[in-house]
Amino acid sequence: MVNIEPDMEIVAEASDGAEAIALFTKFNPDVTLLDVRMPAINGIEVAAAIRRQNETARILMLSALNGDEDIHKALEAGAAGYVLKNATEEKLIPAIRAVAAGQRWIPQDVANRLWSRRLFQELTARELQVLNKLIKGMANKQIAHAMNISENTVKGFLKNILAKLHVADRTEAVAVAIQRGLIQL
Amino acid sequence: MVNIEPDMEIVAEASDGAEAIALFTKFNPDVTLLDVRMPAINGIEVAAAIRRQNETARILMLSALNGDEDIHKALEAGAAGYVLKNATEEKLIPAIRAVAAGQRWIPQDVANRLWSRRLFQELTARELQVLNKLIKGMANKQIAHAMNISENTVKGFLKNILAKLHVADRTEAVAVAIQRGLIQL
DNA sequence: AGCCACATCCCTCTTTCGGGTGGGTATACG
DNA sequence: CGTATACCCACCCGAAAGAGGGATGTGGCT
Repeated sequence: MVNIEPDMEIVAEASDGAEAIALFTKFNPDVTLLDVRMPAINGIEVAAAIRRQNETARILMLSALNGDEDIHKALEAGAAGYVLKNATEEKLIPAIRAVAAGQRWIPQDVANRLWSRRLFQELTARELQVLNKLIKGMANKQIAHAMNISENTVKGFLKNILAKLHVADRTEAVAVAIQRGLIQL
Repeated sequence: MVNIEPDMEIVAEASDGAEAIALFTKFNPDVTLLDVRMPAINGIEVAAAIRRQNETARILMLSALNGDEDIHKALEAGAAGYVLKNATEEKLIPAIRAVAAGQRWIPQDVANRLWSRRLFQELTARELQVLNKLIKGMANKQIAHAMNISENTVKGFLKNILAKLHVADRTEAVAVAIQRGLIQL
């Protein structure tokens, strides 16, 4: 698809994160196309690693997921653009061009997702751990046991989670967390 | 991608379900490639409609989701094969060939998903409705009000849901339902 | 006609949830 | 040094959830 364009050329392809970083170092391409979800090292970490190596690297993120968490993390890691995988080729090529020209490329739908994020606060590490137990259907008592803390503490974290996600109960918290990409199924 | 193959040719492309059915009728292609998730009429209904028209139609389903519900529904609707969208082109072409030859094409990972399904019972229409309220974080009382039934009845349905999904509580039910593609977010 | 799945409702009982309010430590930032 | 934040714990309380039991009516299939 890309090679068809007269002014574009694929210089390398990687099948996992480590390879992507290595190939970037070797070829130093004008634009790096990364998939967010990859085995072992995910696209976000790869993007961060590449940017550490080269501050001016132009990275375009590609993802099937549209949860705001991934989008935010990708942009924070230094990606210049973010395109959803359901986009047709017509939408990908201009995105590559824009990123190559040093511009940002954030489609409207992606921008909307990001905007909806402004209301939310970040969850702390412990809160995320609790959230991950929540989606397994674990009761507070079980979570307390699994994390080696008291049930009261679990309740404390849960209260914070409910407040930060703006939801009424644990069930809704799980639904929202999955939708936003806060946790992986 | 397909047109590159010497023995393949794209005879038509549709951007929604209704168009897909119309174009199938017009061109009667050897193989029909369908995306499960489409606006208005989804791929599964399209597949069923096409098979009603032509019992021998060869349909290959393409989907980004790997929940067992979609897979099962697609195959039941008469699709001969099911390929996940994260598959590379190397995997798509042989799938098309297999389906064109009248064979079934179900990749290992898809087959695994289907196999894991054997343990579960189908949810009834009412149970699915309750499940859809559940993921919104609604309490039993609210669900009862929304469905115009008593809270006891809601509890009855909920009990069935928990049993059929093999989960301990409503929170886990939501997580499992989302994972399996039983409900759309 | 008999059976079965489904939907609907009722009751009791125990556990769990989630809100409220209080306190303690450690660490990091200015 | 004060302040903020994350982390940890405690007690109380009312509401909700979920497990247990059972009951009724309807419609479809045989």
